[in-house]
Amino acid sequence: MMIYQRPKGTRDLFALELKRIEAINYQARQFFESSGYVEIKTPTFEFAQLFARSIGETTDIVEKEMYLFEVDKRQYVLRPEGTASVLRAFIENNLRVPARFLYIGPMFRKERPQKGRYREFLQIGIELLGEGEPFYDAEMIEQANRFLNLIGLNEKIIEINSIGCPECRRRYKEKLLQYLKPKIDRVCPDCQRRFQRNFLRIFDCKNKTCQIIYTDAPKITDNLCDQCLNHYNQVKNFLNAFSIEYIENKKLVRGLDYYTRTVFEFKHRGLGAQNTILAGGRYDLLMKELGGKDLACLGWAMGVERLLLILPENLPEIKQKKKIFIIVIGERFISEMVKIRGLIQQRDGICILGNPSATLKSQLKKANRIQSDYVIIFGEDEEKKGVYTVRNMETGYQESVEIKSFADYLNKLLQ
RNA sequence: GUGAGUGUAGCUCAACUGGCAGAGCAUUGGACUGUGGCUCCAAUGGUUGGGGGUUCAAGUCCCCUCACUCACCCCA
Repeated sequence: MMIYQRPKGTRDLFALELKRIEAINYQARQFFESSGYVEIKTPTFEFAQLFARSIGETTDIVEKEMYLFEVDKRQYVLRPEGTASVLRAFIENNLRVPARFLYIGPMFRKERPQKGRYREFLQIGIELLGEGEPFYDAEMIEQANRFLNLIGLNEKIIEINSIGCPECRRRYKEKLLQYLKPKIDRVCPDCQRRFQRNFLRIFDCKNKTCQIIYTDAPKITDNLCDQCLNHYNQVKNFLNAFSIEYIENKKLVRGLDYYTRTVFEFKHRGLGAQNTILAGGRYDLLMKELGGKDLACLGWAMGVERLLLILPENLPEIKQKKKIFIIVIGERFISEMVKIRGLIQQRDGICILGNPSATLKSQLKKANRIQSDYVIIFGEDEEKKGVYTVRNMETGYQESVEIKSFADYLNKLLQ
């Protein structure tokens, strides 16, 4: 029956939903620009190799979730995340540190859609390049927390962890292996696969028996090298200094390979299975990995759709414009109609024209159906008296306004 | 990629063990010729997602397929 339909996991956005997205984006710009971040717009597609290199060849994103396409024998991909592009742009344009970037835009991952998860989805993220001190880990989290409070999201759970550096992880992996060896038959097949590919992610498993086994397993957090441990402890101290309430989750890990040391997630109840609204961490090795200088960096991203699922429907920033319907009776009044419309549009009102050949009744009916706030009527009677008739469609109150004082009248009406 | 649930008019949903496809809302017209909403009357609207099978007979039972939703995987 339906010939054309949108691709799975994409959405058509209309009136209120678009307004809500715009409201969030606007707030993000205001807030983060006031904290020294500058907006950056990178392309929505990049060379595929950029993400393979940064996110990790063996991650699910790179292995099966990328929208790949080839043009002129070159491999491209619709970006699955924002960080790699920002670093690429920073390196390519030879910018200076420390640098703070804000990005806003769509990302693409070929996953099965679910509540709060789409194939084309919107992210707002910030990146702080060239700051390695633990103070900035805490500041990033504090910024995220304050922004979410600002847009009305007070109930949230902040979880943090440290996944150390490659050196910590190498030693820890051996220790974990010792513990798991005798039990490896009892964990689920997914976990056996995970252990081979990205062993930290076994802790993400939701299988009951797996979780019981992992509860007593050694944790990366308890096996950090001195520097990483010191860094982590300082992050926690600074978070306390910022009065941020957080939970240490020793099982918290990340799905992207480039993270080091601090990782964190902001979660919310009542979002269903996809309950993470914001996530990020430190990625001190990525800049060098992508061919830049050896600079410590950190950042996070939040999912706009997930935010909108839990925020109230009418965000305070959305102001409704007045909708005014113009009725003239007879085609000879079209020039008058155009004049009125110009006055309304100059004053930022919404103006919709009725069909001049139709009856007053049918035009009013249409004005009502599209939920006009006011109707302006001009016909023979008004022409004789030199007035416009203005009808309030909610109350039904109607008044005559002198044509020469109409502009002033509109100023008040649309203020 | 795996599993479960759902698909009937533009929308929200009915139709007992297989037996004439229905209601409310919306739309259009009229009651009502420069005054919308309310009320009343009437009309329009369907390949029951698509294909195949069983049956005298399928919206209903069986198989396949497509779409949506939720969950797994994974992630914002």
